[in-house]
Amino acid sequence: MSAAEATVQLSVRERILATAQAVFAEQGYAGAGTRAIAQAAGVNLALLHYHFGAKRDLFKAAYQRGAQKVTEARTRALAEARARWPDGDIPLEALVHAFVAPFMLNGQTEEGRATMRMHARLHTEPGQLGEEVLSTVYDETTMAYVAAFQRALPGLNRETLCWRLYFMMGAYRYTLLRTGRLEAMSEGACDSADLERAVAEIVPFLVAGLRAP
Amino acid sequence: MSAAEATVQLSVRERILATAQAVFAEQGYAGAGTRAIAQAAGVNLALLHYHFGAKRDLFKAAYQRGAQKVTEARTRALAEARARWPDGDIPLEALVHAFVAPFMLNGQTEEGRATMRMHARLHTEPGQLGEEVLSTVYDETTMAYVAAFQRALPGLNRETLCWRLYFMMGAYRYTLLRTGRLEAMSEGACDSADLERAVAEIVPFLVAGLRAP
DNA sequence: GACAGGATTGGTCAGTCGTCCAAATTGGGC
DNA sequence: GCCCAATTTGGACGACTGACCAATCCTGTC
Repeated sequence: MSAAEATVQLSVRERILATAQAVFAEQGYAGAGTRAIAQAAGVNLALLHYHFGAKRDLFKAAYQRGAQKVTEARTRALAEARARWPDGDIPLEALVHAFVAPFMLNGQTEEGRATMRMHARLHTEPGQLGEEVLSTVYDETTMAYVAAFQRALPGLNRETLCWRLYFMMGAYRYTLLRTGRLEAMSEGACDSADLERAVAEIVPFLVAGLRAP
Repeated sequence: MSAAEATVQLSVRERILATAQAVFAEQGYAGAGTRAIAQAAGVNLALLHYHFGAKRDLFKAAYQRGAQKVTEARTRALAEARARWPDGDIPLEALVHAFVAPFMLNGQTEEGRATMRMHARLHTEPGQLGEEVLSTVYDETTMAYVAAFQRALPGLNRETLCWRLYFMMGAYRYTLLRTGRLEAMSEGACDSADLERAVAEIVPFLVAGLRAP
């Protein structure tokens, strides 16, 4: 390998992480073997343990790698919305779009889909693996959004608001899983891979749902 | 074969199936071992393979056992709605309730929660395990509901309808996963285990979303 | 050119996995 | 009583698992 190639290519740590993310997303924690990850990354098995320790630590690192990107994009989107409406009264539609679009457009890349897949199944993984990682990554950003939604929907009591935001999260997360159910229901007329269309469809749906009497 | 023989045979098979359902729901396909299932069922390991063949087939059988109950309940709910509004014009709210409630209220029993857990994570299982089972169990009922929703929302074009039904499925499925996100968001004010409350909250949310301009 | 010190290697460990098999047990039909 | 088939058992197989170690390689520094 030439020096130029080496600088362009990802570092070994990054390559392992990216591969681990993809394999964990596809196979799950129990289903993914360290050997499979090592082979897919073109790396010796013992190198995984050298860089990341035990398998569960590699899993945590791989998950956080993807989750952090999404959280940052979402935080950025909220900041932009606040800059555009400095009085703090962000229109509901803009708020929903800021919350949903970073996630869904992130799903346009293979790595983004891997992040969603890991996220969707995280709480079913053994041990406290899910709890540990999930809360640390998302909570701050989510709470900021909850406050912003509460301001955009002043008439809604807080409990109902939380339930509806919960439903909202389910709606877009399920979409990103690409289960094939959409294609089956529409008899091929719709394509769940068309995430721009998905955003265009889901925003009015969620806005109306949040505003329900 | 006598009736007594049949009863004994069914009992063992059922005990294995019920246990397998619980263990698969908790650990996932890759995470659950055949030995763990056999031990939990108080049964010899080889007996699993004698009755159900490979692990893969046991998983299918265990899943379908629970899924069939839910599908039947959902089909029954649609039939009842049709009987109540014989002209075919079922109110949207009743239709949403008929679609969602059987699923969510089924989660009130331990076995029902196992079914929900397996169902929600089904497409994250390896191979086409999910695809195979899911389509065979749910498709007919789902298509009947699509037609009913189309009749209840005549102004909506079919593609947008399918997208919105897709979002609807995501919303209630995610709720049944019990990820702990609702509790975190509401700072403990809401309880995602309260499925009656969940139904009461989700129905107006979905009705408004489906009716969105 | 010798010297670190991190990075990387092949190889090995005990344990678990799913699957299979031959033998033992059971219980109804004759 | 015996027979036959379905059921149940303990045990074993090879493959694979995560983890680990000592040896080797590489890359800068003095």
